[in-house]
Parts: sequence; structure tokens; C-alpha cells
Amino acid sequence: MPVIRNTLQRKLILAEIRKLKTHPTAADLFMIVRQQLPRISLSTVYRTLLLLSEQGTIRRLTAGDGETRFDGDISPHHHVRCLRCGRCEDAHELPERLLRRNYEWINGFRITQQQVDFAGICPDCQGVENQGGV
Amino acid sequence: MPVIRNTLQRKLILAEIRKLKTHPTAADLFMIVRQQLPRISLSTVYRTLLLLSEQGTIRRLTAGDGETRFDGDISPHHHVRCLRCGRCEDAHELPERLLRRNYEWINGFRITQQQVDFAGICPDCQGVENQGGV
DNA sequence: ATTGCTAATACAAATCGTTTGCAACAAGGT
DNA sequence: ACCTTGTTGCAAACGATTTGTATTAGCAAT
Repeated sequence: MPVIRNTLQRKLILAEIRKLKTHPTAADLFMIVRQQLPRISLSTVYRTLLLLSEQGTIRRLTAGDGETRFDGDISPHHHVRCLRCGRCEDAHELPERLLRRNYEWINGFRITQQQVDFAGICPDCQGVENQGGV
Repeated sequence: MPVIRNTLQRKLILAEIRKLKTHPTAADLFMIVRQQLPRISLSTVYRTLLLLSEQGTIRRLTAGDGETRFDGDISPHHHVRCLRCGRCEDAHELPERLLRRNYEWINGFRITQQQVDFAGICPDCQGVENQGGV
């Protein structure tokens, strides 16, 4: 088993993802970290995000069409996503009992992940709702 | 507003997606419909699936990493997905009260879609679990 | 049935997010 | 300070999906 090195790029990426509450995409993080480390490459960002999510250090949010988003808060909680602009927020105001009960087996599947995916139109997009789009 | 034409390709695709219980991908449906209509193109399948899901005739399942899957059953129910092979099944054995309550507003978002996403290892993949992979 | 309008198709090429191959680099144990 | 090898940056490959366009075919009106 190879040694995991604590590189500067990994430190910066993890620090930024923990600082942000916006569930950034890989491209978002690339642009942010590049301000401190201009030569960092997008593939390093992808590789680091893969590593961190496999470690369980961060959470990968795959619901929704577009890009994968990442969350530095790994405590159990749910998300709301805007179908128009893609914005993704925590849904902390939900009753926490919603998924308090864990399912370990369904249809013979051994369940390891569960999350509720809420989607709709965010406040900013509600005004322009009739002006075409999706 | 343009007239929506009831073409042969649309009829065939909708018939197949309603026949199948396996939540096929666009590529799956392409291969199936091609047996009856060899000259159909993959982009027609994609465009038709987009149209049908925008109409609300079928349901788009976007949770998970890989390809988008489609469901001809639009009644409210949840899904289990295998993290190893990607298989996706209905989770009908769940207590139906799980999402019986509908959320209309969360964080100021007007909610139009909600679903529980369960993921784990399916029975077929449990045996080979230790032999590497994701 | 035949016509005419135009939505929808097949095909190819483009696009988007993400992954991978590889030579150069740097983390961290010695 | 050195050496091993995990990691990076870059470019190119990748898979899923979308789009441009000339041609085909639905279907409403004759």
C-alpha cells in the first residue's frame, strides 16, 4: 500500500472545499485554487477530489444532470438543487427524522449510501420562470 | 407552439420503455429499438427521451455517476442502485410513508421533484466484492 | 388520395465533463 | 543531503450527450 503524500495542492484543495458552503464543482475549485497556485492543473483537482471522497474526507454529490459537486461537510444532511441554474444548497431546515432510520438491506442490496434529492426552482430563478429555458 | 408529431420512432421508444422494468439507458434503448427500426439514430433516442421526460410521460433518473437512466413508471417510488455494476431497481418493499409527505418549499426553493437515492452492492456483486474494483 | 408546410429524422461532427499516459518533479523516510 | 517513488502538469483520449444540417415523413388542408 503506497504512502499518501500530503502535497501543497491537496492541502489547498481540502482547505478551500471546507471553507466553501456552496458545494463547488471541480471546475469551481480549479479556478479558486489557481489564484494561490497558478500552475495547478485541472486533472490534479479531479484526482484530489477522487482521493478525498474515497477516503471519506469529503462527500461527492452526484444527483442532478450536470457536473459532480463536492461537499466538505460529511455530516448526514440533505440538499436542494435548482433545476434551472444548478445551484445546490444544504436543506438543513428539513425535519432530521427524515432519514434518521437507516436501511441496511433493500432488494438484497447491501445499502451503503442513502440521500434524499430535492429539486426545484431557487428564489433567484423564480422571477424569470416564464421566460423560457429548460 | 409547434405541433408535436407522433412518429414511428417515438411510438417504438415509448412502447419499449414502458415494457421494460430495468430502467434502461439511452444506449440500451437504442440497441433494442434498432432491432425493429435498423436505421434509427442514437440522437433520435436522446431527443425522444428528452421530449418524453419534459412532457412528464417518463421519468429521468439522474442519481449516480454513469449514464442517465429512464423509467416508464411515473408513479411515486424509489430506487436502489448498485455502486459496482450500475444496475438500478425499484425499491417497492420500502415503507411507502417514507416520502408520503411532500415538501413544497425548502430554503425558498419551490420543490418539484424529490426522490430518495439508495446505493449499495447488489446480490450479484456481493460475491466478488473483495476482488478489487471501485 | 394528393398536396404543401414544417417538424423530425439520420448522420456526422462538435461539445462537455472527466480520465489517463507519461516525463518531470517533489515529499518524506533514510 | 540523498534516493525512492508517489504526484504533478500537460496533452491527449475518453464516454455520454448535444447540435448542425440536408433529407424525410406527419398531418392538416385541399
